[in-house]
Amino acid sequence: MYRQVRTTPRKRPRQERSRATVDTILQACARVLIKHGFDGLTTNAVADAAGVSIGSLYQYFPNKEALVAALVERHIEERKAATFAELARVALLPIQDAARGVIELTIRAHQLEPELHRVMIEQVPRVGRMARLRELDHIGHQIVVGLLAARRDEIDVQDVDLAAWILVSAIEAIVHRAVLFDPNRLADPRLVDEACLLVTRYLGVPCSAA
Amino acid sequence: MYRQVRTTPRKRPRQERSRATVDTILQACARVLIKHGFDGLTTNAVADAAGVSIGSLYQYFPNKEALVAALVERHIEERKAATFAELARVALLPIQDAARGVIELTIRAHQLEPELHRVMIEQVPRVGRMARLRELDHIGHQIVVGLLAARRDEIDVQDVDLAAWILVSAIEAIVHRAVLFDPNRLADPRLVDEACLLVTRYLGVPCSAA
DNA sequence: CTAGAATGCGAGCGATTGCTCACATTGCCA
DNA sequence: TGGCAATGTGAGCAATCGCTCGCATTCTAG
Repeated sequence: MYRQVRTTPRKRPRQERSRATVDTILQACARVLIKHGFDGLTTNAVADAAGVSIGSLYQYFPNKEALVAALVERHIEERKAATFAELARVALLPIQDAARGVIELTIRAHQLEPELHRVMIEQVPRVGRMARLRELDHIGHQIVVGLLAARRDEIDVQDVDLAAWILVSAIEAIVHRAVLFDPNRLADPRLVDEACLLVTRYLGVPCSAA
Repeated sequence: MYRQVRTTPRKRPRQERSRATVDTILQACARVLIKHGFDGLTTNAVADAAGVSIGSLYQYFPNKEALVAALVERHIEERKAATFAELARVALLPIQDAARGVIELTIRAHQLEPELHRVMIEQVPRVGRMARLRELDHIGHQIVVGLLAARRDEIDVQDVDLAAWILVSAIEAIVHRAVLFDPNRLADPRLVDEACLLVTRYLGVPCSAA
């Protein structure tokens, strides 16, 4: 469907010097991406912004797609780590608190550099990283399945797998839309309350009518 | 942020002949878009596929963005009409049935030419039509507010506006993800059941535990 | 019938830009 | 200290592609 090109690194930096170069390039890439979008981003502009030569850039990234893909990949890894840590933390909390913890984490994750986040989300399909994003969702889904399964006696669900999928989809989307398109709604603390309510009522958690 | 160019039509077709040309061009544009994505789409390719000259294309579309924007606009209008019709239809049904109706409509809307739909969603921000899409969401949101407000006595919500926003976000996302990424989950009729359950339980509709 | 408007045509211009390559510099190790 | 590998440089090539413009064809109104 899309023209797919190699997006794996060309060569791995070995000395400290080159690792710094790669890092500088990626940071510059983020800045340029925010300012001009993927279309407005030129490899020459990134090299300029990073203060390195265009040749150096191509030492480590075989093409423009790979450059942006590296940025996306890094972002995915960061979110993955943060998400899993939080999911582990809330594993033993009461369901209400667990739900709130996950929701608030999701918000924080989205709020960190929202502009960069938005551009990257938009560009994910173009650099062939949609599969990686879905993988993230998939693992998150599995963990929620675990959380729910461990509390089957507290909740009222027929199919834990399906319920987890529904919840992950809904929460992700609510946070996503609030952060990207409705900042003022996000400022209202009742949004989180309502999202928690959605979760607890759907799960049939007893005292959730409060 | 992005380079924004004029995306309004260059001239309106007056004779039947040219209206057919415009239509042919848009159809070809859809085909090329599905096959090659926005990046792989060239105006020359669209003209070729449509069997018209590149010059004719530029008679009616000032640039590439406007061409794709016209397609997106048309798609938005179609969905708008269908959505409103359905929302009006279910306005008087019991809440469970109304929820199911809206969910099933959303699925049908997404399933119609899913490949084209996916590409257009991905390209919406790049042709400056994000605002139009959000407008669609906004109106949908308002209608759901109306639906909920008319049944305040049947449901248990504090803030109708907020509840409507939560529901629209969740349902849209669930359908979206199912259609685009999880076709096999979509094939399972329990998905719709669960989505309905999410709505009714969240709204505190009495006999929803069935 | 005819004039002028509407529509259709497509070679190719102009500008952009991804990327290469020949060469310079720096760091590591024996 | 010498030599090789790693790293850094940037002018400019090659290819793409959006778009124009001069002209041909078709339609319509009087």
